Amino acid sequence: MPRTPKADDLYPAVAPSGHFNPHLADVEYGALDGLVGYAVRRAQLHIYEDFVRSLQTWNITPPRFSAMTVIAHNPNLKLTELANILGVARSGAVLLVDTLEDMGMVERQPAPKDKRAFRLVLTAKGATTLDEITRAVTAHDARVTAHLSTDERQTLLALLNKLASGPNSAS
Amino acid sequence: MPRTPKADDLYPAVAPSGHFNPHLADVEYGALDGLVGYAVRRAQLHIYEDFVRSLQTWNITPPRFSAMTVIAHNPNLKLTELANILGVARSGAVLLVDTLEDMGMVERQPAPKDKRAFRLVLTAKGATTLDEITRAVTAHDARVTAHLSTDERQTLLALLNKLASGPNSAS
DNA sequence: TATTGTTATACTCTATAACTATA
DNA sequence: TATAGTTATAGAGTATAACAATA
Repeated sequence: MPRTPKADDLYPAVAPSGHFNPHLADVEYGALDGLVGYAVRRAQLHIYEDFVRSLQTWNITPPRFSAMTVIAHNPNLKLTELANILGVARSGAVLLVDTLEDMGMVERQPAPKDKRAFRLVLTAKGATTLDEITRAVTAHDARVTAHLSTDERQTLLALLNKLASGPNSAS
Repeated sequence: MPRTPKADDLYPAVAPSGHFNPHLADVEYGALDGLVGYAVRRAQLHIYEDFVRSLQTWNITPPRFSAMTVIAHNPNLKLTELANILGVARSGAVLLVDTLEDMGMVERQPAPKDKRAFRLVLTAKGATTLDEITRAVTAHDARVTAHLSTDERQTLLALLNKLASGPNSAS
């Protein structure tokens, strides 16, 4: 059981705190302007803001959405596997699943052959909600990239994936 | 004065926690694969890991590097201005400057006409160190993008900047 | 012995809000 | 009254480490 219930309030876990302009006129950014890393960070802040605003009705943050999506498409994951996929510590996955279970989205089912482990599955409500929020997230993603052309968006996606997958270019 | 000294230890403020593979085989990522937002997040995790590792000798995190760079290129900033540029709350800027002052990188100098305010400047040590870490950061950035061609890197940078600047395409 | 899930604990980051001293 | 900096406080997020049950 989680120490404190977190799913009850409707407020998002991250404060919006007004809009952040990533590049002000009259300000010199020096070496920052040439760094892919800083550009990625700027882009992330820009997108994250809109994500939280767009999903606050459901109290869904990016990690929660990722977890639900991964659980939906890879049923019967163990908690440790989920942690590895999401790149968080096991303890972090426990808290994430606690929250999603409190929200009625995910269930821990006993694993058939291993009495230590659980199989993670979406509830019916979780599946329905995931459909809704996937549409909301897709709309949000389209909105924050609306000023890019279709080609530009595709190119950006491909380059980001190539960047993140590192030197081992097999994705 | 800061409540707890943070600049003394050599450990980075963020735990590396091993390598995170953003895209495992045998795992279905569902809608996540088509989202620019998730691709940006993946890329950011990938880059952030290497940044912290590359700069741990100096105990410099991305926010600290950004702050030092902005202060260097825009001398005599007030604390509130720095906060606006970096997109953090004033109290966050205070803590950031506290840390950099503890490290001997930044100085608060009295503002000439306003007894409430300070002018932020780099110390001599700060300027020297910034040269070093700018080289280290540039090398780090080149390394994590080394598997992209020069053209791809330029395109990615341009698209990210366009993305982050939003519909108001004037940068 | 190793692994699964859990809990305890701590630390970073960042926000809001109240406070002070100036303006 | 408003602003600059500061401080107090709180909360999310995530890490490490120890633990019980099971393999």
